[in-house]
This record gives sequence, C-alpha cells and structure tokens, in this order.
Amino acid sequence: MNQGRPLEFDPHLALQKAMEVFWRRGYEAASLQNLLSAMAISKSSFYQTFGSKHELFQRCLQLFRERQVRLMTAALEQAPSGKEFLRTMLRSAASEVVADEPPKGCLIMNTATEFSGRDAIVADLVGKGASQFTEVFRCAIERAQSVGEIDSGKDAEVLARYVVTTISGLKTMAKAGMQATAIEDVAELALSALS
Amino acid sequence: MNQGRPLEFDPHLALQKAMEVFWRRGYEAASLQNLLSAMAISKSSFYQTFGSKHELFQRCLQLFRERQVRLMTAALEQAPSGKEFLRTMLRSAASEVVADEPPKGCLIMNTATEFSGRDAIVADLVGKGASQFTEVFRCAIERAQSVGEIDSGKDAEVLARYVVTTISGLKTMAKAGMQATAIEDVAELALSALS
DNA sequence: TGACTTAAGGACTGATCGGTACATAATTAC
DNA sequence: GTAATTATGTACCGATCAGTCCTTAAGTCA
Repeated sequence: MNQGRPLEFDPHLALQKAMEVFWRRGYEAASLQNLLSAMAISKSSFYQTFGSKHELFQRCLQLFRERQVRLMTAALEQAPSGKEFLRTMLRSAASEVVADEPPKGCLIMNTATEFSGRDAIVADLVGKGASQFTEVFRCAIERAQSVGEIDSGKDAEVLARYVVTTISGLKTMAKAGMQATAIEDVAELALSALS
Repeated sequence: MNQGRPLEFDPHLALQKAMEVFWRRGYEAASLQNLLSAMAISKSSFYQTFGSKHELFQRCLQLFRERQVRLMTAALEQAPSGKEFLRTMLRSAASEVVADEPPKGCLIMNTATEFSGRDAIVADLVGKGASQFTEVFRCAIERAQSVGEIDSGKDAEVLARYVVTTISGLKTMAKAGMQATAIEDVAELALSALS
C-alpha cells in the first residue's frame, strides 16, 4: 500500500481555526479567503480535505458543540454546587464583554439567528446543540435540587430550557452593547427564578 | 422651480419591503437583487433614492425600531395591566413559531448577533434600539409596581433589562427550534422572577 | 531507478457581488 | 414649443464569490 505525500498541516488545528472565523464572522461573512488565511492552507488542500465551505461549517458546528459540552460538563463536575455552576454560566456573557472585543457569543445560537429556517442540515445541528446544552443544565439543576438549592417541585427540564434561553439572551445583549455590570445584575435576577 | 419626473414608487413602502428582506435574511445574505425584487424598483431608482445598501440598512434599522416602539407603546397603553403586557411580550416568540415559518426574531437583535463589533454605525443603532426597548419595559414594570403586581423594592431598570434579555433569548430559541409550548413554559417561569 | 499515490501550487471558471455611467423618458417652468 | 430638472432603463465596471482543473512536489513501495 502506498501512502503518498503526507499532509503538511494538522486538519484538526485547521478546523479549530476555521471554527473561530465562523464564530467571529458568521457563515455568510466568512469568505473562503478569510478561512484559508486563518487555517493557513491552500485552496487545493482545503477542498481536498474539507469538501466545501458548507461541509466545513457543519464540522465546525459539531466541533463547537462537542467542545462546549465537554467544557461545561467538566466545569459542572468541578463546581462547588449545581447552583454555583449555573451562576458562573449565567455570568459568562459578562466575562466575554470585558475579555475579548467584540464578544463572539455562542456559535450555535449565532447560527440559529443567522439562518434559522433556510438550511435544514444546519437547523438540525443547531437543534442538536441546543438540546445537548439543555441536557447539561438539567444535570446541574437536578444536582442543585438534590441538595435543596432549587425547589425539587419544579420541572428540571423547563428550568434547564430557561437557563439556556437566558444565557443566550445575555450573550445577545452583550453584543448589543450591554455593560458587564448590567449583565451581572440580570444574571443574578435570573438566578432568583430558580430557587 | 422645476420638479422633474415624478417618482413611480412609494419610498416608504419600498423601505418597508427592504426591511422585511433584511429581517428575514440578515444583512450579508440580503443581496441587492433580493432587495430590488422585494422593493419592486430598478437599480437606478434604488441608488438615487437610498444611496447604498448600507445606508438603506441603517434606515431599515431605524424604521424597525420606531415601528416596534410604537407598537409596544400602544400595546402597553391598551393592556389590562403592566404585568399582563409583559406576559404577552414574553409569549410573543411562541406566537412567532406557530405563525409564519421560520420565525424572523427581532431585527435589532439579529443585527447585534450578525455584526456585533464590526460596524460602529450599526452598533450605535443597535444600542439605541436596545435601550428604547428597555425603556418601554421599564414603563410597564413601573406601572405594575404601582399597583403591587411587582415588588416596588426591585430596581425597575434591572427588571426591564431582564425582560429584554429574556425575550431576546426566547426569540433565538424559537429560531433554534424550541416548541411553542416550551417557549410558553419558559416565559411563565421568567415572569415569576418579576413578582 | 521508476511506478504509484497523495498533497500542494496556481491558473482559471462562471456567477454574482455592490456600484457607476449614460442615454432616455417624464414632468414643470417659461 | 424649448429648457431645465429629475426618474428610469440598460449596459457596464472591477472585485470577489465559491469552486475546479491540471501541473508539480513529496512521499512509499518494488
């Protein structure tokens, strides 16, 4: 068996770089030139390895979702309590405002906003992402319920959807120019609906 | 004084049509062709009247904001109570899901998501929109506070920002595929943080 | 060495992007 | 009528879009 000329780049690293471009610019505004520059590969390598801009985008959405779920799951495990984890997550939009400029938000929710119903494949990936995020928050809520931080009488699934909704809203508000302190106030108020 | 050849179209109607295109597709994905078709005018008329795609977009953002503030203010005036108005607004994302497909969301917040920091002029218009929406909700909350529907001890400004945030989040979730019933559950839960 | 396989370089594609130039049409003022 | 003014139609612009094709380079295997 022949192996041919070896790849001169790391496909996974290139994928990460592409994800960042989509994350920052969205799908439409991310030109192939933008992507190639960030990925530091040639056009031929790009099409050979990733097929098309749309296929690359799908892979970026999946990568983002996996990465995010992994990070959140790890954070939940290490958190002092379920509620503290939720507080940290709700405050994340505020951190984003003070950290890098401008805030990038969540790639999944950005994508939901950019092309809601215009692309069935993307809509499916977005829906999958949203439900997996909800799942992590449901775990956190159940953990908080088990120690009495949150009323066990409340439906954990509804609470989880509420958390996803609020975080998504806060990230949008961060992009709309809301100050970090205001975001923290709203996050704290949102938390009060959980207990 | 000479008046020259009269316009063969209604500039305000054309602007409304353009706004709908931007609302549905976003800025980048709205091509000049899309806009011209919807506005039912020629390219020459377009550039003569509106200057450029970007200027048109700015006018659409302003039109949307004015329209939205007008509609919300009227709805608040006619609402049985401040809190009932807030409930209706929070449920609007659910109505959007069952009504037209796919949901369009809020043009201002869609724009915040699409190009947060990449355009200073647009960022300014987005911020102006967000604060005017907040203002309307603050009025509703103060009205609710004055009749005891909402604890007067709470900061109306923070509550108003919370409402804007939650509605924005719900509209995003609607685009991400959340069911109408789930949206209503979350909206009701969100309301509980106000009392 | 040379056959084979795969990757990268670079020229090229048709389509579309937003925008312009200019001729023509429709109106008012005189 | 004619001049002046403004709107529309149409051809055109360079730039860029995503994507293809074909050559060349860099490896393995015999």
